[in-house]
Amino acid sequence: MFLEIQQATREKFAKAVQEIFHVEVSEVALGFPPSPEMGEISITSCFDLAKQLRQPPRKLAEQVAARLLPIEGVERVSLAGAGYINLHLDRAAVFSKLLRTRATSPKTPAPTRTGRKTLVEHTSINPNKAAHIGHLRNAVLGDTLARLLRFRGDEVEVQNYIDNTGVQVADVVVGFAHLEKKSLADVRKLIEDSSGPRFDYYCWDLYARVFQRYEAQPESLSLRAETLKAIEEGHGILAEMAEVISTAIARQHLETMQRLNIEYDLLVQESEILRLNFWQSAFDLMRQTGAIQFEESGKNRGCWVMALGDGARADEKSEASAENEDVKIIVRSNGTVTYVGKDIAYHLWKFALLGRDFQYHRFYRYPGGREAWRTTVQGESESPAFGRGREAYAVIDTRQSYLQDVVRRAFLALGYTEQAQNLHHFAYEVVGLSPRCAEEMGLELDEEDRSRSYVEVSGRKGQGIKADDLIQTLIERALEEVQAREMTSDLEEQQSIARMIAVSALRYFLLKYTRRTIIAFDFKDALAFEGETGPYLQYTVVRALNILRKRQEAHPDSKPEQWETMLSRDQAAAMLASPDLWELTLLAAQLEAAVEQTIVSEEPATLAKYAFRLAQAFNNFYHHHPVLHEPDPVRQALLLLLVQLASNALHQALDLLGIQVPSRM
RNA sequence: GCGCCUGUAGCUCAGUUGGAUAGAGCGGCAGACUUCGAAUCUGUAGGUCGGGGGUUCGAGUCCCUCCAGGCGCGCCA
Repeated sequence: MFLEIQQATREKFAKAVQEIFHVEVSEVALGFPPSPEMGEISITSCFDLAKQLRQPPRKLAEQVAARLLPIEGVERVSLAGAGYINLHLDRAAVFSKLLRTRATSPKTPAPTRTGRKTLVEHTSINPNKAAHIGHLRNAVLGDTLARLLRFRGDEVEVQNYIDNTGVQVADVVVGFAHLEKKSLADVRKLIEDSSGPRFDYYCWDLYARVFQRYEAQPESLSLRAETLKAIEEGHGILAEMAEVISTAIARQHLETMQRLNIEYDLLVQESEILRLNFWQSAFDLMRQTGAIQFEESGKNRGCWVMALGDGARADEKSEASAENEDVKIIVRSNGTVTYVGKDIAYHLWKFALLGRDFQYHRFYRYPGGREAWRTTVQGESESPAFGRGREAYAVIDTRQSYLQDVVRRAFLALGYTEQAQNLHHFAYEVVGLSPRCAEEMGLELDEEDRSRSYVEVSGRKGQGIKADDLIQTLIERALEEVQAREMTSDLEEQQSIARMIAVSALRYFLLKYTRRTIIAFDFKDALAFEGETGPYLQYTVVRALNILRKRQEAHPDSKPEQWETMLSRDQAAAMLASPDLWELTLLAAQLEAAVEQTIVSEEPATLAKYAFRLAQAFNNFYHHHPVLHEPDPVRQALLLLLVQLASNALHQALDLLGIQVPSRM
């Protein structure tokens, strides 16, 4: 609702300026006045126009403001300061429009923008050991992004890249085959034996032991090289072992993420990128267009390299700068392709620019009915049409910004300018441990470490917090809280509520920080259920729904549709003049605007903050207005409708954050 | 050496892309439960937005410089 008014305002402003001054306005800058009494939307573009037209901004604002209305939902305009135009909304109109547009129960609408398919790649964990908190941040960010795009109307496909032929898998194979002298059958048994330790946890420790061996006996690194070669070539017992291990662990990662309400459409495996010769097509393209060059001499002799210069023509460069030209090796002198080369091929495939395609088979089935598919060489005949995106987001931590930029530059060098613009590196910072937390986990810190705001974890040393351990701890803590409140004696229901609360606490914790903020993980913060947390948001919706439920119980024949008919426009307007009632209405109306803002800024924390502000406004309202005890039936009707609007908006926002609402808490 | 990021209240962080009086949570202090269940709410204290210079009607936000910290720059993935 609010978003529509903003859009209409932009259009009317641009039109008015065009008619009066014959000037095109490309971007109309909107903001928010300091308080609702001064209006709900402000236009600041007159300051920019003033420069262009050499006239005082206030004078321009007067002329434009006179021509702005009518705008649906806007009652009047006012001028403020040196040249602000403020719009005052028609509160009763906004309220009643909102009642018609906001469905009674939150649902994600079906895709409406046909031909606009958006790919979201996230999670992409090496399939060689259990997932940790850093992986959770990636997955939660990516999943939330996918939900937001879907809400906007995009057709969204979620991909999870599985590097099943890489060095990290090879290291675990080295562990099983050489350190533990295990056979393939032994490994299979370890995977299938549910009475033993979890397989991904077992590999977590084994991986650390392999690195101890590498350090103690550097000559053992040759085992890694041999194993990696065997896996890449795809035959022999070591390759088979790698396949069995990576498949088992990929499946466990899907289970872990499922606990956090995260699902995937497709697992793209590096093995298929190799077996189906994706690189050959990418290589041909890049060679033909001159995006890569063969180095005849110098330190990179025998390699195919890509120039990373700023695009300046060769004849403009001095000899010295040509000498030190920044290049990235794409194909090594031994003919093998580097990591980034494979990534370029994968990304070309995402946009259907490669001229090759995968085959697929079903891999994992979710309770809701969705299926995750996996790439293969010989697949099932009736698989969905994967890939072929118009836009693609890749959720990858910020340390890989350089390599993601190489991929983007490769697109530009190939002439795919539009696709390069539609390629989004959704970069986020890592998750470390707070020094206190690190010491609790048994890490030894020196004085310097203790003074840092966070400590980096090392998978090679087996350090870090495993995702499922954290989830389990959260569920236990939540269960204590649930039981302390004695809301139900049914243990199964208690556990179900505790799970929802735990997931909510975790997801909100990972989403409330902006992407560029390094999260220093600490149990105290992550286990918090009060203040700016997921459980606070859930509790707010539960409170709202309790009011509606109790009302229903006391008046079984009273329907929400009747509430609206009890209320005249003037009565609604009079009551919405009250600042707290209006603030809540306004926030509820801003859901779509908050989503749009979140997508444009690529910052999920924006939506998290919006949800929190909405919850705060509702709790404030809750405290000041005892809805069920309201004696005036007309006033009560408005309050009830407001409870419904606010809880729907908040429920919807929580849905986008991947947070469920329990029936009680 | 080159490139990117960060520095805002005691702590952890927001700050709507240059707008009006810099906000929130936690922690501190003082209050509100026989209530639509307090996982809540109200009030209060707390700021040289790292330092300096600049751009302009206007700077936490843009530019320059310095200081402090982080990350990246491999024929690893």
